[in-house]
Amino acid sequence: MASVSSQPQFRYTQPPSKVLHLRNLPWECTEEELIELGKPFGKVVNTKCNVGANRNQAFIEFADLNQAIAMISYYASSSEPAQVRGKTVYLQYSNRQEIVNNKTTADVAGNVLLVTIEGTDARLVNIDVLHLVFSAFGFVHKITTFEKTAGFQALVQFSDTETASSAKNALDGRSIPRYLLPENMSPCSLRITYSAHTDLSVKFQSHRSRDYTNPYLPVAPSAIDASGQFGVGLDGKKLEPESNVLLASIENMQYAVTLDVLNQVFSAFGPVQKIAMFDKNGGLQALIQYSDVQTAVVAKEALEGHSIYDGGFCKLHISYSRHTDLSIKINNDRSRDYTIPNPAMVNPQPSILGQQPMQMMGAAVPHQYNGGQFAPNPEQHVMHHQPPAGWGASGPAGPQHMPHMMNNHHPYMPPPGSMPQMGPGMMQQQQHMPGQGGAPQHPGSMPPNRPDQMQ
DNA sequence: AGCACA
Repeated sequence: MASVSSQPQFRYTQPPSKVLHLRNLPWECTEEELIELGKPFGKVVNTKCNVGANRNQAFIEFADLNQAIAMISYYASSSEPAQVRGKTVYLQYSNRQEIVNNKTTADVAGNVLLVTIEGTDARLVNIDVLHLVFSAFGFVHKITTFEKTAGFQALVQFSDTETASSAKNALDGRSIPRYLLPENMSPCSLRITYSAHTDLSVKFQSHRSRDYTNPYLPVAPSAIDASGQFGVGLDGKKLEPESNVLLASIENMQYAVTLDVLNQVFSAFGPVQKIAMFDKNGGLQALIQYSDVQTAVVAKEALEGHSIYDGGFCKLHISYSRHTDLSIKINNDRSRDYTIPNPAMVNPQPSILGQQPMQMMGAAVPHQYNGGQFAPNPEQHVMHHQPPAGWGASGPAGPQHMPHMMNNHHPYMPPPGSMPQMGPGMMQQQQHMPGQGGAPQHPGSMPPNRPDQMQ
């Protein structure tokens, strides 16, 4: 009697099967490539790729056993090994007689990705980081995160299957770039499949779930403290209640910052209604009033931490004011109500205007406020719909997106001439990332995102 | 470089 109990896991000779087991495949291998590989020997009726922990194994099932034998026999005596994408592929008969294609939801493409974040510190990955990473491929509609037996997981919803696929292809198996994670965090890799979901239900904006299509969605009650005034941000930081009035303090004021300069900078995001400047704690502060909260939010997001002039001069720190309507008693060089037509100028533009740095002087803001540009959803305008070269795995057919990445600048930003360090400066940072421009399959390159959005 | 499936 042959031993039934101890079937060795691997044998030098497998009994023939219509199903062939392939290993050492590149992980990008597609079913099409498997079919190409088997076609010369017969009719491939089924395939399965991305098998195994490393996703580098596959199965090919032929219509007829003789076809499988032909393929094995050919490569057994061939001087040229079977290859996929230049990689030698090892073949043998499978120990199964047919491919069971559990075409699970994970295999059928959809617009929602199921992302498993792997690593000891996986659950420390901020939802904003995920947003940033996935935004590199298109507008992210919603993200939910949750804890499952598989670990820390997220569902990431894109507009369409194509965008989701490009993100999946580029990110699956890669690690979250280190610079997006706190320094002491261990690496986190992403495992991505498709979800059966098509539209996630997000009830609240919270540290666990976000709906980027709906800025009006309430912040989760759990994220609002007892005062009801301050929400808790995604990073756990306290948030001031949003306001249509911004409080800007200016540090490192190497150049005079005039009312007109502020007006110019802040008008790039929408009409400025009023500005009031004053000295506080030895520094200059200003209140800038917009007609609506949304515009103020966009302006704050775009400008916070940035400098008016190149070189870190006149760096802006912006918070929400408790004011909602400034009382401008008089129009002068420190306060202005732009809503009043033909204001009586008590002190028409002073001569200090002439001291403005060249950058600011030379740049008339070409697109001041383009009504619809900021509504309804600010997020989509900061998105870059092409993945950067480093993440892209689109293969030779796909266009290279590098130029796109280089010449876009933040749609919210005033033109580069007026705030030079804000557009180009960020791009430079991206260029310095390791892995950029390397082989597409290497992780670690930078999504076209703004690092300063992270916190 | 060695057999999958939520």
